[in-house]
Amino acid sequence: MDLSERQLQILQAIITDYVENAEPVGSRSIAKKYDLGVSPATIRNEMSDLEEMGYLTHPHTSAGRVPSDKAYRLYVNNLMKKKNLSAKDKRMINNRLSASRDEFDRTIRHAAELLSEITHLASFAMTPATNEETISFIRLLPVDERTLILMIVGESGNVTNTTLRMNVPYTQEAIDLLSKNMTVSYKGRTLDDVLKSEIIHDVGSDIEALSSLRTNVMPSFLRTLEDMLNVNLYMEGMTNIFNLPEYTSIDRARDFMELFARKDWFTQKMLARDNGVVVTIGDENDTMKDCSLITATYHVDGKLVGKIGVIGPTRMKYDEVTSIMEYLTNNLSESFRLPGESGDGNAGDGNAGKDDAGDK
Amino acid sequence: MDLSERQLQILQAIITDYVENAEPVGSRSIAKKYDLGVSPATIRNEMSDLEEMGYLTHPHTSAGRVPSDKAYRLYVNNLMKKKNLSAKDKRMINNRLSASRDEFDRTIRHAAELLSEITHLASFAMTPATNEETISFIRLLPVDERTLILMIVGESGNVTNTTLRMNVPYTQEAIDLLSKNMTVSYKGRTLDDVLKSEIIHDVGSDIEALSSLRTNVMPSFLRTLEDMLNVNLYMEGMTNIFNLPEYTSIDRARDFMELFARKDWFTQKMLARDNGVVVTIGDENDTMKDCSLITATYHVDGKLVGKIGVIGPTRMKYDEVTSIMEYLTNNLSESFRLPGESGDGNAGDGNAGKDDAGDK
DNA sequence: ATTAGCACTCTCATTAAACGAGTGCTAACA
DNA sequence: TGTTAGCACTCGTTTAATGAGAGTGCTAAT
Repeated sequence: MDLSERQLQILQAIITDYVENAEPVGSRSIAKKYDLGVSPATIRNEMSDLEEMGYLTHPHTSAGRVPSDKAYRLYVNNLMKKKNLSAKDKRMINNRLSASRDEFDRTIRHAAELLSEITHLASFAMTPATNEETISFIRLLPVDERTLILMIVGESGNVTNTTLRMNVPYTQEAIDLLSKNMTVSYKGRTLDDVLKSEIIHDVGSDIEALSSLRTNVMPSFLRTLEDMLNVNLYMEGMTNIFNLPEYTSIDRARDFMELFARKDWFTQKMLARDNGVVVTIGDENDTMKDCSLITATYHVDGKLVGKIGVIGPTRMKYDEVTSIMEYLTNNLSESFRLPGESGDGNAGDGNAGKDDAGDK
Repeated sequence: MDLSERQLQILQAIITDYVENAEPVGSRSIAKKYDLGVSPATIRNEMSDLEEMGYLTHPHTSAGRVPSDKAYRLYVNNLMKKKNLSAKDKRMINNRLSASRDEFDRTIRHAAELLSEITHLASFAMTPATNEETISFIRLLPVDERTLILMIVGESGNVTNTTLRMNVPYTQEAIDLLSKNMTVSYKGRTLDDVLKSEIIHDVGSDIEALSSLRTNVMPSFLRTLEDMLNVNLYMEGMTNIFNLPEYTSIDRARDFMELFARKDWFTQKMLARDNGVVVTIGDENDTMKDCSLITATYHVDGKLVGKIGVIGPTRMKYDEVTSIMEYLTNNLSESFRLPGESGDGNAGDGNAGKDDAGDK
């Protein structure tokens, strides 16, 4: 039950027109604007068939046709062609990203900004998931007689720290020893692994002071590990959607905004998506069934994987958006590539990127 | 030109009614609901006078009266009485805050959540400004042969770090020396002070390796200081406003949401406000002229000052909201008080300041 | 000074009519 | 047999008119 060449042309025309104007498109305007060499009547017949096959819908009898999710899916899979970015957009992306190349999180945020500025849609970008991150070392640093800093450093330069206040004073020797001790225990293990394993039992009955210190530190250690696992999520251009005709109803707009108020939930959803450029359209989403969602992944040192994405109505310029995202993720991955060829990299909460000092 | 007792009663009644129902209130309903012992006609006369004095406005000839900003101001300054929180709200606040007492940023976020949940308005909370924070020490830690971590620790346990990648290898001696060196230079000085001072010149011509290392590190040091100055801003309940009748127009809603999209700008605005509970109503704000804004401050160790706030329409339960905020900030300040003389109970619980690495 | 009474104003909801875009069908045509 | 012109029909949208309702502002009586 394949579509004829002409049907594809008509479908494409309808999609193009509808994406542009957000209004049901009629046979007459198709015939006029797109030079298909057939009359409106013929187009009407084809449209009727396309509707029967589920590619078009009809808001009401005397309205034009609107593409269905199925039509967009066909378009994305088979019809659309890769777009070249305008020189202006390319320049903008290059400039903005290179300006902050050495500050990892800022670069990610800039990526989100760029995405929403260029697409005029809502966008997000998240730092890489660190499940696979392995611990490099653990360090305790004294602040004052009761306060110390717990610091966990990952192999890729990820750092997370917590300031903790002890209820009894500690000695420099004790914290040095505990630092070493913990580093030996956990070095090379992934965060996930450490978090899941039973930690309590390995409280060796070493020196008395050390054991008490360890008891104080352990809960914070676990929480700090959890912190380290959290990805940062940057959202931009949420208010762009107010300019779209599909969100002039306050209810739709509210629903949309509420999605993003639930940051943790949203983060989990996005992390669960496949790598690469992924498009989900309307009903294909389990929430946001009237939206389309496009995500793409960038790499850090070829290892860690972070996501960027765009959310908008199903009526969306899929060709442009996917092309932009592809360009952007390539650029990001390039930025985050290790300068040399050495194995490990640099990512996460701290700043990262290529040689920091090198580019002033 | 003082208001008579009766005029005050009527004004209060109008405010109460309008805040409740969001509809212009007429003389008849005032006479009915509030037992003032006078007829609608009398009330009408008084209303007319109140309008002339600028306390009421008239959407159109045949509509009831609406309180003006001036009326709300009078109400806030003279009329309203402190409200007692419900036991339920108190319990909620106590529970939620104590659950995370040892994680500073999370507590702040919880405060924002509580505020929006209880008031059903948009709220925010921000970590204390650290302009006055003084540097305790600076530390460089090795990750691998090209990567190291720069860490700045404030006297109050504030920590910020940056991962930096060097373009030439460093030696352990060099980074130890530089750490000490920098600590000596900057210890005890405020972040602001250090940032403003000319730093470059004090690159001593010490050992060759050290000088080169320092050259590499300095730019990151400054950026890290800037990071450290940034306050974290948590916003909650932005979508609550969609439920209010004043924001059923998409344009109003958009304007509202756009305010909060500009986080940096918003943060600056809020930091500039006075300490204590501050209410600004409608026109008293230079932006958001149709909103009221209530901010309050909490203390950390009696020193640092952070802000929380609520944003909503001028039609707002000022008495309740200010009471809630007072309760909440007292509770927060209490939470963040130094343990002082009593070591607190639980092992490991006792983190007073905690700071995520990464920018803002 | 207060109040009852009443005309007047303005908004909002309802209804009806005219409009127009676009379809679906039929019959003619190449 | 596929294509096209023609035309009746449908249905949402716009415009205008109407009436109800709420509330004021004024006047005159108390």
